[in-house]
Parts: sequence; C-alpha cells; structure tokens
Amino acid sequence: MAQQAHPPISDAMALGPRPRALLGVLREATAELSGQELHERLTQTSLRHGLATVYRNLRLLQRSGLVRCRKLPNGESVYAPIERDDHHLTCVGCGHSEPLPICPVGTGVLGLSQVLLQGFKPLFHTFEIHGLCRSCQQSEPLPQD
Amino acid sequence: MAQQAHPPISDAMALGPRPRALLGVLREATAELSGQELHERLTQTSLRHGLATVYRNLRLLQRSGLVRCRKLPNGESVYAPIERDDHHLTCVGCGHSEPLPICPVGTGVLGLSQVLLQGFKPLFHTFEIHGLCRSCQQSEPLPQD
DNA sequence: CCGTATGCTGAGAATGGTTCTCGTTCTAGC
DNA sequence: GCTAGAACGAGAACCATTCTCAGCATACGG
Repeated sequence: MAQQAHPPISDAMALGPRPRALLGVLREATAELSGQELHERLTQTSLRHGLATVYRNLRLLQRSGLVRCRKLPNGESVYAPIERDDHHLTCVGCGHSEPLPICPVGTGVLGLSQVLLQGFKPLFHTFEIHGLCRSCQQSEPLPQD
Repeated sequence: MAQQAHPPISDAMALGPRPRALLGVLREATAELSGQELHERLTQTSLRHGLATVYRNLRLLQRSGLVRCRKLPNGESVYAPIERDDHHLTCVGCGHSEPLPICPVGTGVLGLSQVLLQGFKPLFHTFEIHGLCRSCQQSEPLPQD
C-alpha cells in the first residue's frame, strides 16, 4: 500500500491528450478500474472516447510503465497507476477481491534479482493471496451446478 | 520453485475418478497447463472428459486447495498442483511468461498475517513480475494498429 | 430386483471482456 | 490549403470459459 510520487512522464514519451486523460482518471480513482469502467467515465468527458481507444491507450500506458494491470477471476482486467503498490486477497469461490495492506516484497527484490532477469526490464509486480472468504467457507458443500 | 510433498487428499474430500485423473495429469506435467490443454490430454484417456467437466473439476480442485491457478495476459488460465511454488516473469508487450526461480515470500508470511486475513482462509499465493522482455524493448516504437 | 432421488456428465449454445478491422478524422509539416 | 501518417471509433470478430439441460450412473428403500 505504499504510495509514492508519480513517476515523471519522460521526455521520450509524449502522451497525447487521451492517454493523459486516462491516466488522470486512474490517478484520481481510489480503487482499480476496469476497462469498461474507464470507458464509462471517459465518455462523459469533453474528450469523447471509444472503447477501442481506451484499451489501446491502456496497453500503451502499461508498456510505458505508468499503469499496472491485474486480471480478476472473472476475466476482466483492472488497472491502477503504477505508483500505487496494492496487493490483494482474492476468493477462489466467489471471486471477491479486496486490498491487502502488506507488500511481502523486500524493497530491493526487483533490483537484487538482476542476474535472473536476463535483459528483462521490470515495470511492476503483482502479489496475491488466493483462498476462501468467510462466507464461501460456510457454504462449503459447493453446489456444483 | 520450492517443491514439497503432495498435500494429502483429506478424508473430507473423496475425489471422484475424474478429478483424480485431472490432478494426476497436472502433477505429471512439468509446466502449468491450460484448461484446453488439460482437456486434450484427458480426452485421450480411457476416461472420456468433456470440456465442461474439466473446468468444473478444476474449480473443485482449486477450492479444495489442491490446485493453483493463474491468468495469462491473453486471458487463459493455467493450472498447476498447489505444491509447486512457481512464480513468473511476464512481458506486458508480447505476453510471454516464464518461470522465475525465486519466491519473495518469507516462508511464514501467510501465517504471520493472520490478523489481516479476518477469517479468510489462504490456499496459495501468486507473485509475478511484469515488464518488457528483451525483444519487446527493441521493437519499442509500438506499432499501434 | 425394481423404482426413485441425487448427483455427475457432456454437447452445444450463450456469455462477455477484449481485440481486430477498416473507413474516417485529426495533426503536423509544408 | 494540401498531403502523409498517426490516432480514432463503431461494430464485428474472437475465444476461453460458463451455462443449459437432457441423459446416465450410483445409492438406497422397499
């Protein structure tokens, strides 16, 4: 749950108005947003946004190291600005996912493992504990169909 | 990359022949397998398997704490027996994912954070470093359409 | 040994988030 | 104002996964 300063938007990457708007919405949001949610919020803007553009720019921002992404059990992807270092507790029964206020990764891990990375350029990491939430443990018998 | 003994199949969960076959294939495999791949391997068995059954039993095994699951960037889920503690390096450009032979999680982390879990029963965790692989860094200009 | 209840199965249809296609629009440079 | 190339958007396509529902198996009571 570490909160750091925004990474600078480097010279090399001059963001267009739409990617910038996208990033703005993500930074203002208090939680991760899905592509669909982002699309909703952005269509209400003076700057019209098609769904394709939202996903295109989301990929762009991710590759630029400004946005992180995580897949929920139901298949949808949720996005957050990279400076938000959240991790999650996710139920394999109902799919519910909530923030976990710890990061098990020693601050230096990404740097320390340079040898293992072999030219791979790390941008962010995800850590998630999967298990059964309280209510899914109770309704354990797993009604199957 | 820790390799532990198979967790016992507890009394409470008497696995049917198909879930057991599924688990067997996963344990013999050297890598994570997707639902589709599992289906292929299982249809060649004396025990015929429909796709629906594969996914059904995969969910069952996951909730039973015998199988872990992870989503690739392309949307497909890959499965492995829970005793295999692998983590991954995944490229946000091309989606390629390869095993990372370290686990940043102190052996006791899952137990230590009991207070935070609030009744949540942990089964497994996933850790993944996302970034750009060597070849995606070179073809950086990101042809967008 | 037969009838019924319950649960498991699988073929095929449905789902739904994401990506692709491709004609249109915008922007920069001149 | 004109042209080339990049960005855009509506809608179609994609595809792994889930759902539906009728058929089959097993267990148990009588």
